[in-house]
Amino acid sequence: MSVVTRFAPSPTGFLHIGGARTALFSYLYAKGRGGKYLLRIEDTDRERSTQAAVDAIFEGMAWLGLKSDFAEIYQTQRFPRYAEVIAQMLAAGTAYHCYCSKEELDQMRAEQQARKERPRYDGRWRPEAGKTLPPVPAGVQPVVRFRNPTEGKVVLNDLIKGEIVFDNGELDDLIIARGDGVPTYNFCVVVDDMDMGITHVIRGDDHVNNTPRQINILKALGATPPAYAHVSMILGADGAKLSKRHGALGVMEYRAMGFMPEALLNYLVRLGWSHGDQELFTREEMMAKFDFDHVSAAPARFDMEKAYWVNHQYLKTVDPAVVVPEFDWHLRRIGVDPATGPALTAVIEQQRERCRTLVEMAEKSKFFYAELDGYNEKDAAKHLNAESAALLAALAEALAALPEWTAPALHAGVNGFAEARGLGLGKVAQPIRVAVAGMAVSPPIDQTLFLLGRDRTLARLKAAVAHVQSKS
RNA sequence: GCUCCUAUCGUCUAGAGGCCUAGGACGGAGCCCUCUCAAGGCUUAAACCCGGGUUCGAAUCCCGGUAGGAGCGCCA
Repeated sequence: MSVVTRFAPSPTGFLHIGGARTALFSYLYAKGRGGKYLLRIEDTDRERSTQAAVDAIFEGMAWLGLKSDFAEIYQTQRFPRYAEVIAQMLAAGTAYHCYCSKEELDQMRAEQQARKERPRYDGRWRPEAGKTLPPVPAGVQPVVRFRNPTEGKVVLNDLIKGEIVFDNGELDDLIIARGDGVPTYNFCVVVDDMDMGITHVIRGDDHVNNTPRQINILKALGATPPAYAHVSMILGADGAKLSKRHGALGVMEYRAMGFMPEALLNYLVRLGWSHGDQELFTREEMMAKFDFDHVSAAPARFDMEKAYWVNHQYLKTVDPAVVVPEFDWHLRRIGVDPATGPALTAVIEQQRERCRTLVEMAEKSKFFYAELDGYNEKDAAKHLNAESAALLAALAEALAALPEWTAPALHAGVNGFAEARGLGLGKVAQPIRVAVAGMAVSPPIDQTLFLLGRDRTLARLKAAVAHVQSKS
């Protein structure tokens, strides 16, 4: 049987990193087995669902490259189907109407909690042989409840957590349709997973306790339950739960921080999953090797340092052309027009060794494209003085005389210049850096000057000399 | 309160009873290399939650603690 998995977020907030990992696991598991993966928007809560959140989900998924094999599915478009199934269950006696008001239910819960009991529906409207139901109150729109078995156990063979046994006696009759007829989550999920032929339900482990109920509904519907894999959640660096007000970030914020999508995926897949000692995976390797045997059941903390490291490794080894679109995006973001300087691939090649993120790369490469907006104060104080200004003035002349503007020619030129004066290369290179880049950090000096170009280099050397003179 | 889950270096993890003097990676420390920053190379510190069993032998199996977490909605 071919594998079909799904990622089913509710559009009530942004797509956070835990959701992205769940989506990734679902995607990899299906794709690695020649199966299908689909995206389903669980928007039955009309109050809290927003279009902005839906957009954020699509945007995040697109950026990460986790493409659904089907058109997007919205639960709100499937109401007729849900109504049909509810009617069937009512007719079959596996569901029934309950006329309790919300107030009544609240009171029931409060009393149970006061008695230190687990809050649960007491079954007062549940039809039983020989039982007399209360009189139907006037003007109350009943909810529909699932008639959960009271005997026996539900055994869940979770792919990650192993066997989990639930006693049916612990479960109560959950509401599957509200008073206004709108079906509820646990019910919609079951119908959808059944209709869409989902073979593996991969989701956050906050759903473990819902699973026995869902299995019972599935069985009542005569369907075979899928396999389940409950993924533990991702914690913040301090071990606390990630939430909006505590460090949780939307997927697109990781883009803004300078991550490459593939690198983020690589970090995420290793968070909780392992394949021996391997740390770095291409997308194809992830697909081929991902499996639930090696997914940890314990929650994992998000370690930004390691995420940066993975990003750096990726930046260093991937074809620079792959980085270009993201790098372009980051440059424009800080007001740099990439058309005004050297080819991005060439810059990426020179910078990637020293940049963990694309934010860093953009910042450190800005000077290739935009005019200098002053010198770094510390660096200028250290490297730009009367002595080095004289050096720079002489060097400008020497470089202007070079027959060609290539990295090897510049290398020879600068080295020869230093040697002729009995100076170490550092004595010369550092002032040049500050003069042309505005700071004492840049790629090797020959590469820096080559990429900067002849005109800009000479102009900046002269400007630095003028700068020193103006200060004295 | 009840139900369920989890527990190896600071962090992510390897580990399926002897291969464990517990391995790798990030991060840390030190050294080397070096035109800056990096990168790279080498070295190093650092962990099996506690207590009982089972066994010739336990990080690995069982039980009990402890500590974290999730769930108990006409939310998803």
